[in-house]
Amino acid sequence: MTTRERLEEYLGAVYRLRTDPESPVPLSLLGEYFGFSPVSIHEMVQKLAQRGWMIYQPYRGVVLTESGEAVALALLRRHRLWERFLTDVLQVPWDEAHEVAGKLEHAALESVTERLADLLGDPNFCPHGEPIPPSESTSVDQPLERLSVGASGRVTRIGPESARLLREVQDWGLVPGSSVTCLEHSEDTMKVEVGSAQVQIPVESASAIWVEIL
Amino acid sequence: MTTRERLEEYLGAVYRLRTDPESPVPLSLLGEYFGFSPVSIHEMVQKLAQRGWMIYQPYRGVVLTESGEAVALALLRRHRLWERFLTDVLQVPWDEAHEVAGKLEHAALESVTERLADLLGDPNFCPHGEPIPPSESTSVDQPLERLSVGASGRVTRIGPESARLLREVQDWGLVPGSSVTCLEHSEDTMKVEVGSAQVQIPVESASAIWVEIL
DNA sequence: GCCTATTATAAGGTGTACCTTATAATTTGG
DNA sequence: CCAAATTATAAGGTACACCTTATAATAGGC
Repeated sequence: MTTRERLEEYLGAVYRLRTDPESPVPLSLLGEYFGFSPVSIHEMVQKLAQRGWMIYQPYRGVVLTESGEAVALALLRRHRLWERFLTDVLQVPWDEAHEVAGKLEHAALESVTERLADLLGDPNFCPHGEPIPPSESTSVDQPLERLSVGASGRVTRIGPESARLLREVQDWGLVPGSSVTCLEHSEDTMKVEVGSAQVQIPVESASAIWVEIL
Repeated sequence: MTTRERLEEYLGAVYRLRTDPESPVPLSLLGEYFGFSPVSIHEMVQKLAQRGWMIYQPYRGVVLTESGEAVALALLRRHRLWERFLTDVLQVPWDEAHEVAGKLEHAALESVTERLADLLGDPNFCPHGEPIPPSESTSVDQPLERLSVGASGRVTRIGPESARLLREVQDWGLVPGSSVTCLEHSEDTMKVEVGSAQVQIPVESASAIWVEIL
């Protein structure tokens, strides 16, 4: 699993484990879910919180932020769409479908998944009757990091801020309001076009630059 | 990417890069293909060779063994079937289809892919006209490691041998001719049923125990 | 309010696939 | 056949997500 996939899995887990969106999910629950040690869970939760996808309340647990929620919903949508495809079209048995969907959900981009939704007639429920979240076309801003190759966005804000990051953002011309297009996207870096310039920026920075996807 | 996926990628690369099955593919070519350093390629090739999937001829390159070939062909089949699905059914553009198929090919088990082949009417060519290898139902033996959960096989041979491994194989009752069923399969270990006994064996060992898949 | 159980955090370790730098072996071209 | 280019190998490093062990902080029950 790649780093991004792991992070997404954590968001998905929080989504599944929580009883209501307000009350925090204890880290111990996450530990049980994944079968990982408390220390590992703690480490990962720190990273997730740092990226602005969840808020960590010590001794309480974690709650998803608005954008963390959006990521989790998109993941869930992909998962359940693949589940439906596997059971309805390929006639793969239930349990196997769930397992395979767990891998497919990470493999296909948003655009592919939406075509899949079309094919399936935009279903509202997965094979087990659980709802499929709607496509997040009306969603709020997202980290620049999540821009897929060829996609464009408009910078909305920088956060969490750091002196270094704000300096970088100036240099790159990625100030709020500016438009940006993703040219390349690798594990830890992405090349984007800002105006007529091309800049290479680390994914770490890109996760703190928020864009409205156009 | 998981370890297994990486190994498969290397097999696929050798398959794609070679001009004919006999002449070795130079490591430098593999380095170019992946964009990795010669040292890294060398390391990985050693692992692949150790697992019996390719033969490494110093200063010449690598050639696939029979079982390495089988793995590469299966991978290629999965890749091209997904490509067809993406272009034919979901109407994803060519180049994007290739990219996405590169991820899907690792996500779906053999059984799912064969259902996909059914759906597509068992196509013989991928969207670019390249042939889709037939399903390897008539293939030779494979490492026990490749047995998916629930699948059974008959042990054909042990190789490459080591004193330790042969001792282990005796203990486990995994001598040639015996039947084995995969119960669980994690990253580095698998639980199998041999006769009425259940044993936990490291994947490293399972990669040197060859089975005919039943 | 204190004791216990839970939770947090610090410190250090593992395996994997990559990296660089440096040196040694082999092949190949003139 | 020898020098130059290629290829191999040794040594050590990085990032990542996990681990264990040990200690510190907090919460909750009595």
